[in-house]
Amino acid sequence: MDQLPVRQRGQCCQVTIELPSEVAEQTVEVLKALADPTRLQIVAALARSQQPVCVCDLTTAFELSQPTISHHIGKLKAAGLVTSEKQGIWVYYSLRGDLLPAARRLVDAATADGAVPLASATQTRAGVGG
Amino acid sequence: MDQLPVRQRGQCCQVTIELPSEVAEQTVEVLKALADPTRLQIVAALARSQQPVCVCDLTTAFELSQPTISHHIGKLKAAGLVTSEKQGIWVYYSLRGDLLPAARRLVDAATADGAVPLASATQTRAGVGG
DNA sequence: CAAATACATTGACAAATGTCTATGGCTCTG
DNA sequence: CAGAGCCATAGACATTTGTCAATGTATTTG
Repeated sequence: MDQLPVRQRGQCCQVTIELPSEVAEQTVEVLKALADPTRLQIVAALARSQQPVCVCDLTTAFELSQPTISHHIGKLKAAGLVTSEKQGIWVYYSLRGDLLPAARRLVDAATADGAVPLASATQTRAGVGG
Repeated sequence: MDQLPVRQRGQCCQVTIELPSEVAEQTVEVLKALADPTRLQIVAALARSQQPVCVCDLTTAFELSQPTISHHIGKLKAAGLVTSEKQGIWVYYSLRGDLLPAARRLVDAATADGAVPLASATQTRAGVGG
């Protein structure tokens, strides 16, 4: 960190691209699915809940329109994070139990709550009330 | 998973929002920073590299214009994931060493390569060569 | 000071995204 | 079968995002 590389003007080093593009694409797919407050909360709720959850529950919880919730769940489903189970007029959603370890780790890391806030306490922010 | 909740028509259960909105916002900020192939590769490269990396290296590695790389790095910096160190005409970037555990876990999970691919081997895909 | 190099910033633009309203499909109840 | 409830889909629209060309700033070299 303190030892900076020695450089010459007009010449750059080689940086190796670490992740196979296929792996990167797949990872980005999951990250994008999680990178929305509503979807992150949905995933967190599904991860916590022992019982599957239907769309109407989420609609009331998030104060968003039903199509919007459906849209979000559709994205989570497309990313392979959730699975659905229809019963009568309800469709119950739950976190996929057969998530591959890499995806599972991402979900765990993204929904881990009590552990530690992301922002350090030293970074005081004014006006976060809503 | 097999025991679906009992419901009445016209009445929904309560789904508790798990994450404090502030935590969710912060997490989403990091997720969005990682949810781009180029930025994910940059972070992976920085995580692997012992030596700080300058913009020109990344520009040559990703075949993107220099302003685009600067733009991506700016996002990573805004998300608090990378830090910069200027020396002469070069600006060296590295992964922040003081990442909070939650952010660190996200970065680790997103850049973990060799471990396991996200897609199971059963999902064969045609035409991934590039 | 003038030229060259590395990086940041600005402005522009197409594509993707999040949201809503309106509508359609499916299932249960009378 | 008709109505009602739950969910998905389609279309519209404003915002965000990723990218580039052009330009500005800072630093080294001559």
